[in-house]
Amino acid sequence: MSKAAVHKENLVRTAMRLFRRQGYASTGLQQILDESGAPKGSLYHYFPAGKEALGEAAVELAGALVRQKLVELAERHETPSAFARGYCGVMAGWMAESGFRSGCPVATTVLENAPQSPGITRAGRVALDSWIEVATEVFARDGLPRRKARMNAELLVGAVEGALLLARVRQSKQPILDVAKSF
Amino acid sequence: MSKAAVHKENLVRTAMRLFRRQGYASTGLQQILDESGAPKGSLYHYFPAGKEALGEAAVELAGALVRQKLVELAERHETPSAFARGYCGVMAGWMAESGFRSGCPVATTVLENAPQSPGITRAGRVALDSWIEVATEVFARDGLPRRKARMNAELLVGAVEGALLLARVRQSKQPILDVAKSF
DNA sequence: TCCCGAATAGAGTGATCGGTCTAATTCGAT
DNA sequence: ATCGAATTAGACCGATCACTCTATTCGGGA
Repeated sequence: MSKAAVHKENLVRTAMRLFRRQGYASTGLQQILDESGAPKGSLYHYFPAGKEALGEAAVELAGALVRQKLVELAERHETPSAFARGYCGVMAGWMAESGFRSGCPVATTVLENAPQSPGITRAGRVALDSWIEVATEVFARDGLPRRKARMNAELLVGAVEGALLLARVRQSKQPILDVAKSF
Repeated sequence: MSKAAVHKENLVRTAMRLFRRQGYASTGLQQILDESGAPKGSLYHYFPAGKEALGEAAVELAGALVRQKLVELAERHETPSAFARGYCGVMAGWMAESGFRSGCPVATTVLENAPQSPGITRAGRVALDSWIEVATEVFARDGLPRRKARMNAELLVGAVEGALLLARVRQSKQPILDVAKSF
């Protein structure tokens, strides 16, 4: 990989981390540049559309990372309830690790920009749908009809997103862990 | 009510509406002043702590409004599932009315500021807890033990919050309405 | 080695940010 | 009518915002 691509990747990773912790609008490009170590000239070279394109890439990356984790969990755990425990455990762990500062890598950026920014809206939809798709498979292979499996998957993913909000204000991972008990 | 108090109330209401639609950080004080019709001198008279205090007041107001609506629904609907249908119906209605632009009046502001801002974090916790409290009563009077009632209430509120995110990216109220089918 | 496009440096753009300050005005109680 | 406090007007602050632009440097294929 060329040195250039390293800078591009660092930009996206740093943006994702900062957007997650402090929101999209209140994260300045300068801070992203400083913390990523990427030169300023590169930002608009790789992302001519500017901050919005960076936000889109950050949401895409976050979506892919979470999806990858869910795929692993789906392989490791047979039953939906074990899968849900794994999912909630991972999210609760991330939340606690960050000192309850970093929530869902997708939610904040999406809530601040959907639907005004078509790119970020699309990236958020793709990300969430990809998570739901993985969860749907887990419910479906347990014997649930497709429709019901999908409903459960959406409820699970949605409930986890809501629990992340609750965990944030309560400074506790209990709300996230509790979600798993209903699946 | 004095003319002054009218300006203060307008400031909070306008802030709530704008924070909900476009986020906390990307809403400028100037825009809030313009749209509320309140004079700039008043803002720092009523909110010496500035934007953060305004955000706290906006979250408090939003929390109280939703809580009031939930109390009405709890009185009107006997069973938890009817209550859940009412809850989801109201939220889906608000979402659709706004053209899928305005989400939860609490979530966005909280995600952008918790836990950095103690005031907003506290206001968000109080708001969410008050909603959960109302829902818990509904489950409890249906015969569920207190602990189980509270778990269901947290799951319901959390799932609705997550569904609001899903609805936003999909431009559809279906995810919100679907939540009710599981309660 | 040469060369050309990709990548980088970094100053500079105007606009807007949240917040401060002082003086003028308005209001309610007496 | 008067007085003191509450409120308002609005200029002003430095900082930071996203973004642009040009000149320079760098790297890899011929």
